[in-house]
Amino acid sequence: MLDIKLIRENPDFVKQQMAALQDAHAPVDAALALDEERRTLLTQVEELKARRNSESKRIGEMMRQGQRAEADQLKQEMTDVGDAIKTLDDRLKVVDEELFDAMSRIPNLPLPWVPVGKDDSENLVARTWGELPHFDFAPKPHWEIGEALNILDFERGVKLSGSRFYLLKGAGARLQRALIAWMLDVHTNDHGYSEIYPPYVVRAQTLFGTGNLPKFADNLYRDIEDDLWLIPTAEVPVTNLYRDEILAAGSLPICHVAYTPCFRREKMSAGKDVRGIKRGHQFDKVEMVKFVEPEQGEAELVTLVDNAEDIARRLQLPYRVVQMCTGDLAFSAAAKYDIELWAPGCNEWLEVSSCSLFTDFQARRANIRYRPEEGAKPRYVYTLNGSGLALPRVMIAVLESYQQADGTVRVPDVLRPYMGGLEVIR
RNA sequence: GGAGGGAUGGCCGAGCGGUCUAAGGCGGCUGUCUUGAAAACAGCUGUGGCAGCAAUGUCACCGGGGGUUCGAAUCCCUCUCCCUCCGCCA
Repeated sequence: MLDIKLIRENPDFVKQQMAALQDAHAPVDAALALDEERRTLLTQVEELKARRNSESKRIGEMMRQGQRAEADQLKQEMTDVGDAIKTLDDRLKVVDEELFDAMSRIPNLPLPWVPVGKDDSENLVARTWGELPHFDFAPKPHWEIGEALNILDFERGVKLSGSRFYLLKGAGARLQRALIAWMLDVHTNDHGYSEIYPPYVVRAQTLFGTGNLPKFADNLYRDIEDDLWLIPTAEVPVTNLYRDEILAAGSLPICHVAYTPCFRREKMSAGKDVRGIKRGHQFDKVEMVKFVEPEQGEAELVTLVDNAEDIARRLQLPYRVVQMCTGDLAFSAAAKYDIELWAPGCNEWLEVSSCSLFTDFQARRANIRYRPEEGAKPRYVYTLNGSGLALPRVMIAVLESYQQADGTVRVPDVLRPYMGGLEVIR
């Protein structure tokens, strides 16, 4: 959510930014009109309430002094005032809701240095790392490698749960578990994050805080009976940890890392990426979330991206960092970098992390504030998050990059201690 | 799942429709006294909206929402959460 004051004071600037974001539907003018009406109504209704407050006090005094007639007279007048207040309040409530709705549909503003572009074709590759591997045989896609090694089972996944579900077995399951434990250790030991184990099921209100509801309800799984929702990412519970709180002076930055499964219905992408484990309804992810002072936001984004890259570097997996242009920025992000691993079997770059700076956009919606100093007025924090990393696609990159001519897969050096010393999956 | 009891400011806690502008205490800040500190004494003490250059004014907030009333922390309805006991359970 943007600050309505910013829109009120710089409407043309905001509209120009919406154009850069390729968002033709952002209801900026509607928000301006509603804001105007809201303030007019507020002034009127508050005047009436001030009058009712003081006159009600007078009625109390009259009653005490036995001036029944005068009191009744004044009561009669106040009934009318009360009716007028009710009418204005009802209208104000509608306007408030409409304004909130309009504000909820206006995306975050990009930072000034974000490249302007119309869509993902104009994203910039900021840097690449590592050499693309050369094979003296035709590298296979991970689904062939996995099924041959009996570590991936698609058919039984479908039997149990339907399309887009699969099982990891034996060394495959252990490889994923090793990756999770190792990534968490790297982030907590070397990158300064503290680990969180959050609920995987949350209330609707929590999903509002991160903006997943109401707009993206179709992509969420839900238990109707208790109105609880399965999280689509750890970002949801972890960002909401401090919802409606004022963090004490000196407590920032707060850096959390959490491993969770993620659940997504993916109805909107039916038919896309059906092969392999690239896009399932259930997948695992290690997620980093930061709460920082506004002045530190951009520097923290740089380290966040580097923390995610570090995982790929330690796995010796070639990657590239892609900077989103304005036209491809996510709704809440002010700046965003994706990290993509090379998958030699699928012959494509796989997005394994998306690192975003949300400025105060999420904090405003989730009402997360902090005190710069003890006793100082609260300010909104800046939030950031990024995957560190998403498991299935790292699994793909590992299986495909470390495959050997005989169909076996070497275990990356850093994971061997987590695999009981196993060097080759055969 | 059953039965009961609760939710008030940073914390504890009073509050039986009108000086609630929320008592009192703790904590915190400022000042007096003191060489300094402690003690004592005095004053101050939350969040947000709107108007205003500002001083300031005004409204809202006693778990959330709705209602009754001229007037609600207080009465009514409803939801959420917490606690105690019973049942069930890894």
